[in-house]
Amino acid sequence: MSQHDHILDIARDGFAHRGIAATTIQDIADRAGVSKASVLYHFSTKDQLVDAALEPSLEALSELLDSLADDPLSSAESQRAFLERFVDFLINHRLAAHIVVSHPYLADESKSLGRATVLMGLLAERVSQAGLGDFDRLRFGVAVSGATYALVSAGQLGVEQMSNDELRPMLTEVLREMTGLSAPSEQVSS
Amino acid sequence: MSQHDHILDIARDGFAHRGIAATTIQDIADRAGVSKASVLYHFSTKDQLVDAALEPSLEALSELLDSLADDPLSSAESQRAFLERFVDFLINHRLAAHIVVSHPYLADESKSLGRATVLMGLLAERVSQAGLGDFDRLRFGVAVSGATYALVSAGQLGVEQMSNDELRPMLTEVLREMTGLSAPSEQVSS
DNA sequence: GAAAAACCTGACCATTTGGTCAGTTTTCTC
DNA sequence: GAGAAAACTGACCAAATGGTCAGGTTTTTC
Repeated sequence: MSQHDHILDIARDGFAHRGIAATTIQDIADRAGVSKASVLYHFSTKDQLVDAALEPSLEALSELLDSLADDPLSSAESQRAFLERFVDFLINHRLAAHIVVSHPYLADESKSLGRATVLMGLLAERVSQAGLGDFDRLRFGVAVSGATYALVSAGQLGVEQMSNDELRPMLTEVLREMTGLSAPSEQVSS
Repeated sequence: MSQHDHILDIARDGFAHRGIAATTIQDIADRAGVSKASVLYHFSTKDQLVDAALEPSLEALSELLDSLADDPLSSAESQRAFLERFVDFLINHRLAAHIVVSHPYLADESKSLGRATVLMGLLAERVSQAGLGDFDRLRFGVAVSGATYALVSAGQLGVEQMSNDELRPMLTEVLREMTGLSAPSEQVSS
């Protein structure tokens, strides 16, 4: 792996587990075994480091949204397919997802966090097909924040890290319940 | 309200919404309309400010735990009663609860956050009566983190702040589902 | 109304923060 | 192996951080 990506990984991990403010460039440099100036050679500011850490995940989320553009999620089958993709997204992009969820107050100070907030809003809208109301958005927020917390901080709960295959069914079930979508191989609700 | 408590309220709000690291003593002083030195007169260090902000909530949580000591939560009625008390705790102590949940990495650097982590662990143990396994602890963590997020950051989701009376039934339902407890006036599960 | 206690503050301090820069080393390219 | 590009670094900087302190004001107590 390139040094560039190595630094990025360490930064992302810090931002997710300790928060952006508490993760200093010096911390990242120390953990990566390079100087602070070297980190700033690859990423000219801390903001840009945050942007770079989130970028691939925002791209993936954006694609997920695009593929949903002309799908009203009205059939149980399309709901099932979407839920599967969304769970995969959360599992594969857990750190970025948690960074976004846990830093809502930075939405209008950071380019990428702002974009992330917009994307999450759009996604929540799509998911709450019928209602579109406050309650649905809220419920979606709870589900996603709880899920990213579980994915990132399981170790802090005195729980060993679970494998992706153990996590997937649990996540799917949680999101199914909380979003009102149909689960894979479950009956169609409503 | 005393200046002491006024500062405490502002600090708690900052810690919950922006995180402990991103909430500086200067910030708190500005919002309270006093000097930084004045904040440090009331609370000699930032750590002590965190402790003071969490203390009443830890006390309440501790009491909740004590009252649970010799109740195995085996009857639907006692589960119902516990859930009601716990939901009230989350609603009344939402900011402190969110501070605890969102700063797990400070558990062994802060007296009060350490104590909070222990208390939450004990509570999770009690709630996962049967299982006691990793999965139950994890599930409990998801439910609580999702709930505190909803209580604190509803505004960030593009949702107007809900009243306690609107929140209570939703929270109760979420926690009931995710902890396997019986809800008030619901059928007994298992 | 005097003494004591509580409260508040500006000036100051050491350390850490994000960031710059000139210069060195390493790696790639032909 | 020369030259260029990329990677890296220590020294440095201004600003912000948590915290101290000596002295001033307000409030309480008798």
